[in-house]
Amino acid sequence: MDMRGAGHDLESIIDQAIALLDDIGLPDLSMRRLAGALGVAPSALYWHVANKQTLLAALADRIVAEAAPADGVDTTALALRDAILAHRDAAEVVTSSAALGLSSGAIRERFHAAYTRAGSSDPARAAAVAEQFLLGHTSLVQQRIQAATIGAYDANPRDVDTSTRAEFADGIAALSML
Amino acid sequence: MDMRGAGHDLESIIDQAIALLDDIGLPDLSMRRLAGALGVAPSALYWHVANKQTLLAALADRIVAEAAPADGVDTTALALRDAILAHRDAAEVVTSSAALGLSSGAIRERFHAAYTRAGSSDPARAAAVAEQFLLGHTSLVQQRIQAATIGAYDANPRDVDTSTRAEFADGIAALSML
DNA sequence: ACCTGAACACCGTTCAAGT
DNA sequence: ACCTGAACACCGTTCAAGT
Repeated sequence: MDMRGAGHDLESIIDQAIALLDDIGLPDLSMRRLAGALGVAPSALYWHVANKQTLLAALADRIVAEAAPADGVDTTALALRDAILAHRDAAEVVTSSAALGLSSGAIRERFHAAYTRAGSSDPARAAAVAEQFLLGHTSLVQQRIQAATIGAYDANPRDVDTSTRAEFADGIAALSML
Repeated sequence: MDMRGAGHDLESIIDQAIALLDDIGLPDLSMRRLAGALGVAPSALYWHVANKQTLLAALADRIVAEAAPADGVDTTALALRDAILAHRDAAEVVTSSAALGLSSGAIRERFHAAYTRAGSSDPARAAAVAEQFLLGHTSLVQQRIQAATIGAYDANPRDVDTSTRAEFADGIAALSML
């Protein structure tokens, strides 16, 4: 009945890492803390993963993969926004991994497909621009949420999300013409 | 003639920190390394600065303040982009500090003024959107530059900048109508 | 006013050795 | 195949004590 140290594959490590991310946030998410939550020695993680950056890239891919499928540029953008805002500090995780070649590029692919369907004349460029706006937006929203939970900023952290959603939609509408 | 440990004010610490940032990058910029470069014990820094995050926010303000003045939305955006891309890992420094209440908000103020001059109907919202795009863009550009210097990506790191400048101008042009 | 020295509670990562 | 134990080379930060 003792399962400590047994049967951990990469997927279960990612599961636990995301759960821990939501609980304690990125600054406190250490390899040692994650190993502790898995009931394993820190060094055990390095059998499954090359290093911390690679692991974070895997988290980023999983988080982005959870975004609902969508057809239009605007609905794609909102789905990706929702997926990122669903996990604590996810914007920073995704941004840090995005252009290091470590993450899969799923964000750009989704935007590329949406812009192609919309008849864009340069879907690759449009997708790059949309990705940049999405990541900048979610980064600032999530930092405002965090500031609000500490009590530094707005009254209610729960509706920083909704109050910035319209702002985001405005930006995407402007960029939809690319 | 021995000046070690003497006469450091906050400004000279920021100077040295930015020089060190350009040399070794953000991941290696530790308080201990900075103290070493200043010829001082690590603990000495804490007389001048509350903590590392506060110091990084001061770096962000200094970097943004170096942007050339500009009137239009597009010229303002390009000036801010140039200022950020002028220092290694500056996008991450600025983004991390931006909405934590630690940085001064100079980016938003500059965009706000530019959009007001341009006759925007909601300059505050437009400025927020433009800031988000600027930060997302510079983050991805700088990570691509870094990836290129490691040799992972493009052939020439020096013109990742120029090749993405047109992309940026496209996005800003679309957002200029806000 | 400004700095040192020493300590506290941590990190990521490697690697021999175990089973 | 998968994990432990111990080590290496670091972190940010605090705080008494010095000058």
